[in-house]
Amino acid sequence: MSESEFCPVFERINQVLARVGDRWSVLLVISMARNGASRFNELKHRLGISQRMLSVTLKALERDGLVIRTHYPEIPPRVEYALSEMGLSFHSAVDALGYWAVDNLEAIDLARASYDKGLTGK
Amino acid sequence: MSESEFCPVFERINQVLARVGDRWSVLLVISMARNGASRFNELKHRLGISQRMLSVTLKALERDGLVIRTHYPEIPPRVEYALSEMGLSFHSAVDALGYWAVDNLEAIDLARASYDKGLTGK
DNA sequence: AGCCTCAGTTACCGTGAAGGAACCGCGAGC
DNA sequence: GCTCGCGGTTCCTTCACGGTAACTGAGGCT
Repeated sequence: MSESEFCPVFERINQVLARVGDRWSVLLVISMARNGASRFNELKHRLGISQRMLSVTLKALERDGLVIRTHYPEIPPRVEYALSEMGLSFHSAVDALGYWAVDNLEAIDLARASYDKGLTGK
Repeated sequence: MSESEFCPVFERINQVLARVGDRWSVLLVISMARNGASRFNELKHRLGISQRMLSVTLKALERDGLVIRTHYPEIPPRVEYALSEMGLSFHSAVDALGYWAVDNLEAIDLARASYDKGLTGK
């Protein structure tokens, strides 16, 4: 129904999150920021992402101006992906999330365990 | 296949994002951070989310220890959802993303438009 | 008695996104 | 001539996300 009309802020955040807020985009940006320009298969193996999703996600990120694709017409073909200016700024926002994730995974697991324990006798 | 074993950091980030990285969780956290403790229907109308998704998402967030559910055994029943300590810290990470989103939505649209223009004759 | 509110839960169903696998071109090497 | 590696694309299948709608339950209003 999308009656968030009366809350336009959420609508906008929603829009952007729908674009660059998915798991793979975030991971790709983090990965490229940490490892610099990367090749296709390098990313693929680093993240454990399927070719298809990698291809799709990279194209979307390139389209949105977050990554820059450089194709070297060599044999065998080599393609490098790097973060653009905007990609880097996105990374600074996203990195906080990455660190938070690493810092809090354990706490989340604990919270889950204790929550589930409280329901075992359900 | 998940061969990200040799990159455990990404695996962990991945895990956390898979848990709390979905659109509704993020929006709920932002909403609760801005409006404080909120009631069920309040959130529902604010975000334009269906009861089911709201219920499911809130339960997941509660399970992960990000929100605290307080049930007042009144008539009519009143339930308030508030961010926990961890929820607040998650919010600070996510908020950066939100601000980036608002700031860069336009730039993304521009990048998209020019990218698409370059392919029109495809 | 019947219906309303609030806060859900459950059943059902459609859509679309994610993954697997096969194929493509291109040259190198066996 | 066949196959391999790289960087994809295409097709197919599956499954989980998300929405609708109906039911619950305890009490209050009329």
